[in-house]
Amino acid sequence: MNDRLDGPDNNYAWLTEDALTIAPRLIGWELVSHSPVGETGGRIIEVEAYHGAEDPASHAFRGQTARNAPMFAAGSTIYLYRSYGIHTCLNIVTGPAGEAQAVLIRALEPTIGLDLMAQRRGLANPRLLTSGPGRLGQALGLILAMNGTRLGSNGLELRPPSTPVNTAAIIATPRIGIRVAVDRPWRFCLKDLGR
DNA sequence: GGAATGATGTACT
DNA sequence: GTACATCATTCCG
Repeated sequence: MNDRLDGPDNNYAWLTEDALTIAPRLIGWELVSHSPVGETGGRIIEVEAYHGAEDPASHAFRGQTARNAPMFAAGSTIYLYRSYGIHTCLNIVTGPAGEAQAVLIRALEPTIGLDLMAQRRGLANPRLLTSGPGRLGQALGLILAMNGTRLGSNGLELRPPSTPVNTAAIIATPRIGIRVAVDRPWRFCLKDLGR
């Protein structure tokens, strides 16, 4: 694989900051997935922060295992896990190595390769292409073989917002689909999302 | 419209 | 065996 990490135009060093700082800042960035059959991607509109040992809802709460090991790597590492035996969900690890912080990418607004995403999903409805961590993983063609690799070296790329993001439109709410630590408003999404 | 349910890998009791 | 950072489908009102 490509061992070269952050080049001048491909610098992900800022991802070693805290997950709670980075999560809202990722809203509006474009996530792009390159593959032999084409390019797919979209604008990030919903994320959740998970915070290692302090966070009962985090996969890393009970320490390191074979599955969650990539979470313990340094920021910009990718942590992919299989959810409910079926779905492949994408996290961007943040913070310094060992802290096991990550940001779960929950939804995109589809922008690139809509046809290919619809084909991978087996559904054409644009609303259902990338709205949800499982859907998004399938639409982008994410596979567990990419687990533990780093942004920029694995076909995944993060592009800054093309137009400035209205930070006032980003709201924090409780995270979805968990039973513990539901009091922590660590889900960030765009206000005008409906949902 | 909403509730219930099946699919099924990994981790934990 | 049970719980899950889910989703599509099926049933019910």
